Amino acid sequence: MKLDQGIIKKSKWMWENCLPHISVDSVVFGFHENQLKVLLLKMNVAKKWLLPGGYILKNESLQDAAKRVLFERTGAERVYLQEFGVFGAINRSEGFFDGYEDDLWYKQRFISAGFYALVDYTEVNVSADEYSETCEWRSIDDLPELAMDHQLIYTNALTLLRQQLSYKPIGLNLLPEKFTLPELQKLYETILGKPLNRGNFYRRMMRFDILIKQEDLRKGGAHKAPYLYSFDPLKYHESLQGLDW
Amino acid sequence: MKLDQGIIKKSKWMWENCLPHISVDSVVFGFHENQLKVLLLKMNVAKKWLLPGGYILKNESLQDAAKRVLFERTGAERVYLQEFGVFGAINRSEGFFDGYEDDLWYKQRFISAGFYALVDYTEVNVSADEYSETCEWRSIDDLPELAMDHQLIYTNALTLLRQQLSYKPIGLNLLPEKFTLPELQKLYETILGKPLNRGNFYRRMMRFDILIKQEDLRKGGAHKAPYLYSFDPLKYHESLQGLDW
DNA sequence: CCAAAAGTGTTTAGCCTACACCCATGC
DNA sequence: GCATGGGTGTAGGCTAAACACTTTTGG
Repeated sequence: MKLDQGIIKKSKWMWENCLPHISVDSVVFGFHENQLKVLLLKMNVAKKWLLPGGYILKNESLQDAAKRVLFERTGAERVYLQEFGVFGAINRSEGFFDGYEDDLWYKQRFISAGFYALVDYTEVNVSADEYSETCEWRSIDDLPELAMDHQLIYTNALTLLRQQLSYKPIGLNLLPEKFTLPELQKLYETILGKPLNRGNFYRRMMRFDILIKQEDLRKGGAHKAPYLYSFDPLKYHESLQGLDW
Repeated sequence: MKLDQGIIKKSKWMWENCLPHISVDSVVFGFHENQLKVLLLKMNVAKKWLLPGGYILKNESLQDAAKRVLFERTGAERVYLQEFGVFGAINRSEGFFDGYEDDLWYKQRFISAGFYALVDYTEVNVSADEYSETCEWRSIDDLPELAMDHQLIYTNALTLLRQQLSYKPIGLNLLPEKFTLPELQKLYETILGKPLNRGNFYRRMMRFDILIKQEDLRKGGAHKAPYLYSFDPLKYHESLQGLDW
């Protein structure tokens, strides 16, 4: 393996500015063309797929670190971000960066906090960094194999997302500002992986009482133009608070 | 404040053997005399109450660290242990150990993984360590104020315990090997803080299908001797698996 | 007119609660 | 006999699922 001088230089910066042994990995969900997507990186050194992640600055909270890392990667600020588990097995990152010196930042043992994030696909401009040849959205129906324990992290995040769907409102961060009810229903169906009854779905959303019907319609379709809705941010967040902690 | 040479010596050992910046804090629940109890320490330096916690050895997984710390403190091995959240605010431990040098292990910034534990009260022998003047069970109805963010950690753990009670079997690790149905019901009532209907409780437990009726009875009471039960470990753990991750 | 969207009504099944009744048993 | 424990029956209420019917409307 050819050693990358850029990595070695960056390594020094990391040791000075970040907390050692702790990392953050995020499972970033987006919704586009009726598919649930996850943001993935392909490392240019190891040629393996990974979740986007990063490290914690010495004067930065864990939550802020997750937010910053996500912003650096996507430019998105209007995100839902929640910590959902710590991954602390000893051999998590075994075998990576084998050719490098032992004092390379990335060769440390890391304990990683897993975050799951919901972002508006249309608001995101993905950008690879110097270690990754690509950063791209992948449909969850067509995921490549993930390296290290990232497969596990991803699975846990998806499970949690599906669980939360049944008792929390989901959507504010996954959809553009205005959307139609059929679009919202498609989102739910995609996440759950099964069709939902339209009438019941309509009533359920109305019961949440978090939607505001807009004046305008989504024109241009072949048939009746559906109403546009937006979320009522206040009621939406109330609804998020009330349920669990 | 008088500086403690023992702490300074121990600090050196910590730097050599533990992962910096990462800690583990456990909310340890026990059940005794119809009260739900939590294990607390009172620090002899700061005279403040804290949850029992510890650090991660360099060649130890996070989960193992939590298990070890708990064992060192209680001697209990038959425990239920689950990570439930990371606490990573910047000023979590502000003000502690103010009189000491900045390179004191304990003065670092720590990001802490919160574990909640269920243990059999009768199996536990609590032991204070060199930093705590007492280590004792406190009823959750009579908790002292906890220092740092330990109040928050405790509250989150209790909330989770109450939630899990409704869809997971709870009890294997909180009760002695053999117990009666009224005792199990009391445990549930204590955790939830409200009385439950006996007949419905009976049916619910039977529906879980995780109890084994013993031959013998709990003799000695004033009235009819109740049956003793034990958990079927296989079915108990199946039941734990199936539901969420 | 057709197909999608919007809104509402109804039936059914399942579940949890509350309550009540039975029997057994130790003192 | 009386208080506790063990076990079962049942009526009411709530919710979710399934299905159906109506009206509106863009092209």
